Amino acid sequence: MRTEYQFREIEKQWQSFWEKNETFKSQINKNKPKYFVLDMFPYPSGAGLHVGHPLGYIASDIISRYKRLMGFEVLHPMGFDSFGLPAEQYAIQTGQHPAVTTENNIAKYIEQLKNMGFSFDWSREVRTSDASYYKWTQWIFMKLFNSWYNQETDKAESIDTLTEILTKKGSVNLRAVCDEELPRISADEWNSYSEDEKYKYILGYRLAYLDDSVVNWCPAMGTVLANDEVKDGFSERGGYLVEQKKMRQWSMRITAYADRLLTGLDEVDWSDSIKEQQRNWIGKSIGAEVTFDIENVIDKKIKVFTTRVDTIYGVSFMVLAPEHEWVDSLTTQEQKSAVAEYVKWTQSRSELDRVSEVKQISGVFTGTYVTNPVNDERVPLYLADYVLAGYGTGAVMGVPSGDQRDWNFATHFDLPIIPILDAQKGIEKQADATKEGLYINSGIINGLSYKEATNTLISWLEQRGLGKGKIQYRMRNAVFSRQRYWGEPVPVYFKPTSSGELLPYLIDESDLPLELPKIDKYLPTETGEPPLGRASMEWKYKNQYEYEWSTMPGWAGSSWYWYRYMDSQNKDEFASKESVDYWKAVDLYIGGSEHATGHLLYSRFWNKFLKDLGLVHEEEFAKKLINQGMIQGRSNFVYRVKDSEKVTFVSYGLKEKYQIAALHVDVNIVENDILDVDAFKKSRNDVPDDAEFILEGGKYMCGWEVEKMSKSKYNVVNPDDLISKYGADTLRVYEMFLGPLEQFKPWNTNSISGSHNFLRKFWRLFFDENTQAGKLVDETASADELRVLHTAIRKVKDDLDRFSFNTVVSTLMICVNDLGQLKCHKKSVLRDLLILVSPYAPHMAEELWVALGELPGQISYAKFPEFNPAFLNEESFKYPISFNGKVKLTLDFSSSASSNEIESGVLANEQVIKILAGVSPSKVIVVPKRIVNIVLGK
RNA sequence: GCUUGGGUGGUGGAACUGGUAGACACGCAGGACUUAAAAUCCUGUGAGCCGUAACGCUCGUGUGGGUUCGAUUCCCAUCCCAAGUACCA
Repeated sequence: MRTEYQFREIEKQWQSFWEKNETFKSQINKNKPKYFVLDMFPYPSGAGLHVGHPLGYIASDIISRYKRLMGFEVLHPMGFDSFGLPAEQYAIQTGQHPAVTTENNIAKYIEQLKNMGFSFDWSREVRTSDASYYKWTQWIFMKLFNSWYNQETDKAESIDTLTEILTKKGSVNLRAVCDEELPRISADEWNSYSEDEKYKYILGYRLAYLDDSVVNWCPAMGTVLANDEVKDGFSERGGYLVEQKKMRQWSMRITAYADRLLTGLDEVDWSDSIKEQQRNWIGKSIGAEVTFDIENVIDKKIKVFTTRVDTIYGVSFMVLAPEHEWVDSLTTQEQKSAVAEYVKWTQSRSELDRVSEVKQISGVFTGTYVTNPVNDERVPLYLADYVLAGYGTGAVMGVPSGDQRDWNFATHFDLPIIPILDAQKGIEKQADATKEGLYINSGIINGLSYKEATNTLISWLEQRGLGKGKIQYRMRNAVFSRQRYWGEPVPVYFKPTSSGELLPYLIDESDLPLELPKIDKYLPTETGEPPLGRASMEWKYKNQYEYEWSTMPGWAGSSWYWYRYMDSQNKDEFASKESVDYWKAVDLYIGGSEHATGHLLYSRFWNKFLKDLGLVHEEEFAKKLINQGMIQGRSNFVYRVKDSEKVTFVSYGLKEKYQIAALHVDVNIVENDILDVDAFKKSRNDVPDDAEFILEGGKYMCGWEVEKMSKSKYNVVNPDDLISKYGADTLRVYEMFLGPLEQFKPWNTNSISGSHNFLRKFWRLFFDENTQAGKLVDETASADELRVLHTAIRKVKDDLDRFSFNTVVSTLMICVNDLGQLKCHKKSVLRDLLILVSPYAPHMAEELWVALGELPGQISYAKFPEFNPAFLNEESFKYPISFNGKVKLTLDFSSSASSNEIESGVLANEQVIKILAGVSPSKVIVVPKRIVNIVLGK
């Protein structure tokens, strides 16, 4: 047993103890309630972990350990989201197989994670790039391919139920989510179809489907990207230009779940900001679709979507997106050249121009008129790039009096601005989007209010087949193909129909997993096909059919991984029924907020799908989500004096007197903003030995600034360095002590000594630091000691229950300080306190646990001490006595004293009488166990 | 522009349903121990004022109002910072 706090040996020893004894292995235990604590698993990058990464893991580990102490069977696993771009790019450069890079990086991650003393059940580790894992990702894909969304039952169903319906009733009245251009057919038509025709028709209903869609194509990376991977027209990773391109791609019909994804947000305990981001992403708009006739055109009608159908009498123009497919056919002869020029101009503008350009009004008249269905007014048809082809119908009705963009457009092109509500004001200066007042100039809705008008119009339009109420979503179906190598192969092959058309078929389930083939290079083929095309000579299904060459996107493997943790070794199922029945879903999920509209949305989608299939229990996969705030870098600077003969640096506080240039300096040679001058000289070639340093108070003080943590700013702090200097326990305590978990904060190593001192102080309650003698005694605890202990027990429990990790540390510090004051070395007190400390400093806790004479390793499953209010000594309360809200003194009163007793007691007090100086108070307010306020005057 | 957070000492932060603002920690200053240093321990530390001192007074949670016996907390307005998002009809 150690009597000195040699943290490195202690930590190493217990880490291997835990590993050897599988201390944190969890299993289905029906005698205990379960608790599933999940971290967002990392992508194992080559750079390893920096000090910001473990923040969330520390928090989740503390909760895991706390829940074990509370008697829960805790599932706390870790794994790796190991398919991804960096490994592939490295492969392109070096030829090394991404699997090798990935393997190496994972090994490094595991070592770093184990070094932190996390209580992961490593036997459940998953890696999305392992065939044994992605077999089930592919399996879920197959389920999606074999399912359609029945809006009648509001869930996904097997394709079999669809064929049954088609055979009996056709699709005329079918309420299903499907391709928009898919024709409605009768049962007779369906039954007259050939097998190939039937198969092809059904492709339009599958939840995983092939489609020619406009996608975000990134030429630099040679792949398509999902909407959430594109930011302002550039790829999120790499920052390459992204363009719109029509391509045949796999997609996921996530829009089928739009409404459930929206309503489900109400039942999860996630931050408002994440929920709001998802709501905006889904972008539900309730409105109406209205059909406009086109003058002199019979075979086409223009549909618009509007959220303000009530403003339809104010329409003075109509606008089509320049990319709209009818642009050519709807342009008159006279306008042909003007329109062509405008379309060309909009196309020529790169995404960059579109984004950076100040909003300016542009557009062109097509020469064509449409007819407003409510009043048969002739309305000119324009093109303008403020209308987006990808949203709604790609056409908009222009109501200048009620919409600012329409107003701008109308003013620019000198189109009429028709007032429609008597409450609209100043519409000659700007649009007024009010819904107040009564309608004017508005035919059948004149004199009605907003609500009445909307309903009246929609039913009027519906009766005449001119429109209908409609709900529009901003969210698009999710493109699921990536033209990359390092991802899950799509378990699909292509077989020609009798007419020679290639249709996609699933491979046989028994052929799963469909493993990644070996290829010579990780680049697209010479003909521009995805890298997997390089394997096409020998890589064929049943030696004859071409496989799908694109792979799945990064989010595929991460959209269901929490289920695999439940039963990670299972070869026959994605997870056994028994394990899903027991663990059900995630109780606490901790991770960054950057996944708000990516991973977190897709995961909810897949989870709902799996629930529809009856494979899982919960509609939402994570009840509680905490987003840990990003840890920013804190850079240090030195100030070089310009134009000095010798190389000279001036300390921060004196820099104003000189012409200086600020230079980043490695934060690892700076402590409390004091520069280690010798280390600085050594670390830089451009600083000669005789360089001069102008000091203040004998020290060189550095300046500082908050920036992103990055190598180029010399502000990266490696957890391994801190662990070797202070120990993992100190680092864990310190990261939690830094502030609220969810807050963004700069990393600052300055005050880590405080956390280290706290642990050492705690250690000294057990051992004398100088003599190494044990201090523990068996005496019974005093009332004071019990009061101190139980104050801490209550606060630690309360704070952990509301995930207030930083205040727990303060509480523990106060408790240790107080027990130190009381010179308490009593085993019974320290044993309870040790359990409170153990989630934060598990290694030290194990070591001291043994010192108490307990069994090694048992503290992880000890019982969290029970709070006993009797020890809190609440017979009396110190009342602050305030005068008009200003506290002047405190007085002790018995806890059982009534308000009246307290009031008379206060007024009889000498000091109070003195302060009152003869003035009688107008009122005395006594708040039991809080405060007394004496009101003067008024 | 919109959405969601946030603004408290020299610094990180605390104050849970309105009830002693600044817990805890860093830093700083002073002291004890020591030949010395480290370590440890003790004291002080929001700003200003009065005074020899004890004591006491005033101001103070971005800013300006309001509600209240009482506001960091609730309401209105306004400024600033961060994140997300946008010609979404």
